[in-house]
Amino acid sequence: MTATTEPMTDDEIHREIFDAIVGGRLAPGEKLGQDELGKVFGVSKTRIRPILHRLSDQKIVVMEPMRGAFVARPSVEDARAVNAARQIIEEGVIRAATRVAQPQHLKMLREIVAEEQRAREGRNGGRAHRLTGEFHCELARITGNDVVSEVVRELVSRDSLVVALYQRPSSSGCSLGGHADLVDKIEAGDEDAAAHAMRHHLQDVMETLDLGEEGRKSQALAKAFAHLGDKS
Amino acid sequence: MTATTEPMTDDEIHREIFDAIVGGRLAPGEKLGQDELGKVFGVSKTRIRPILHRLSDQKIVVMEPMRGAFVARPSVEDARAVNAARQIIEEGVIRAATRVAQPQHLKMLREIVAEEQRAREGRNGGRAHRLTGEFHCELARITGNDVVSEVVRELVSRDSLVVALYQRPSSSGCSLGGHADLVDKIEAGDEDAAAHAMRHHLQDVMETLDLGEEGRKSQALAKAFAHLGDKS
DNA sequence: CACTTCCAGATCGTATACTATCTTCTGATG
DNA sequence: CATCAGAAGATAGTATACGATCTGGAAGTG
Repeated sequence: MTATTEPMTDDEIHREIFDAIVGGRLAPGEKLGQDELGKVFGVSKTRIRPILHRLSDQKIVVMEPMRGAFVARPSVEDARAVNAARQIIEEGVIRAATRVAQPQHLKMLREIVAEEQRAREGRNGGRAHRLTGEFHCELARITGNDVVSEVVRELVSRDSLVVALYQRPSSSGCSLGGHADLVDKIEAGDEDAAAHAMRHHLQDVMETLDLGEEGRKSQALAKAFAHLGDKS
Repeated sequence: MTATTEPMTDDEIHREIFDAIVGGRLAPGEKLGQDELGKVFGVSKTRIRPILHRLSDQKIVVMEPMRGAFVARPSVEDARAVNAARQIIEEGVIRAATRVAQPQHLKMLREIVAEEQRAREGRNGGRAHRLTGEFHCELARITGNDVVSEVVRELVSRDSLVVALYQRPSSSGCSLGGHADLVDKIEAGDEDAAAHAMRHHLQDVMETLDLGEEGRKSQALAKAFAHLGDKS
C-alpha cells in the first residue's frame, strides 16, 4: 500500500494527518515519527517537518524539542480555555448568523440535527460527534465569512481532542437536543436568546466531560495507577 | 551586522519578519527570497522555508508556487472579510470583557487611548496605528482567555496590511475617539451598547479607508496609471 | 521593425547526508 | 540487589547538493 506513483501535495498530506487525528484514528499522545510518516506517504522528512509544524500551530500536535512530534494531549486548563473561547467567539457568531439567516440555512442546520439524532440512536458516537462539530461549522458558514468559518473550524477541531481525552464512557455524544434549541432561537430571530442558549449549550457540553476535580493529568497514567487511589 | 555568532531560534526569526511586516518596514508585495533571508539571519533556506509557510498560514505572506514568497497584498474582498470577521468576533469579545472588566483593566485601556491621542496629535501615524491594534488586543486580554487573545491578535495583524495598502494619505490614524467611547460603554456595564459601539467602530474604520468603488486592484499600478483615468 | 523562439541565469522545491541530542541497554559498583 | 555510569542505537535538526521551473534577454524569422 506504499504508493510510489502518486506525488501527493503537501496540503493533501496535511489533511490526511489532520483528519486522522480529529477523526480519532490517532490517539492523543501518539508519537508521530518523521521518518515513519515519510515512509507512509512516500516522501522525505524534509516535507513532513513543515507539515508537523503547521499542525503544531493548529494545536493539534505538540513538538517537543529534540524529542519529536506527538498528537496533542490538551490539559484540563487547555480544555477549559478552548471551551471558554468558543463561548465568547461563537456568541458573536450566532448573533451574526441570527441576523442574516435564511430559510435554506435553517433547513441545512435541521438536517444536521436530524442526522445527529439518528447517529446517536444508532449508538454511533463517533459519527454523532463529527456531526456536532459540523453543526457549529455550518452555523459559522451562515455568516458568509470565510475568516470566521476558519476560526470556528480550528476551535472545533481542537475540541475533538478534548472529548477524545475526557469524554465519559457513559455519555455517547454531545448535549441532548441542544442544537435543535439553537436553531429554534435563530428561526425566531431572537438574537439575545440565541446567544444565551449558545453559551449555556457550550457550558453543558463541558459538564458532560470528566475533567476530574483535581485534573486527571495524564489519563493513561491515572488509569494505570487507579488502584492506588490517586492521592496526588 | 551579519552576526554569525548568534544561533537565533526559529521563533525569533519568525517574530523578526512578522514585526517587520506588521510594523510596515516591509511593504505589501515585497519579495521575500529564501536565500536572501537565509543570509540575513545567517542560516540556511531549510530553516527559512517553514517560517515562510507559517507566515503564509497567518495570511501575512503569500507563497506562489515556484515563484517564491511575498508580503501579502490583501484584496479589497479580503479587507472586507477580515473587517467583517472582526465585527462578528470582537462583538463576542467586548461582551465578555464588559461582563468581567475590573477597574485596573479600564485604567489600562484608558492609558492606551491617551497615548494614542498623543501620538495622533504628534502626527505620528505609525505609532497611533500600532496603539490602535494594541487597544483591541488588550481588550481581548481582559477576557483572560489566551485562545481569544491569539485570535484577535491574528486578525489585528492582518488588518495592519490592509491599512498599509488602503489608508487614505489624509487620515492620519484610526477613528477619532472611537476607543474612548468603547471604554465608557464597558465601564457603564452596558453590554449591548458596548457591542453596538464596537460594530460601528469597526465599520467606521473601514470607511476611513480608500477601497475604491470598483476596487483599486494593485494600488501601485493604479497610482502609476492614474493619468489614464482608470477605465477598468 | 515587430514578434516569436530559445538559451542562460536565478530561484524554488526536494532528497540525501551529516551532526547533535536523546533513549536504552549493558555492565560495573556500592 | 539496587543504582548509576557509559556506550550503542535511534531519531530530531540542519546544511549541502541536485533537479525543476520561472524570468529576462538575445538571436532568429516573417
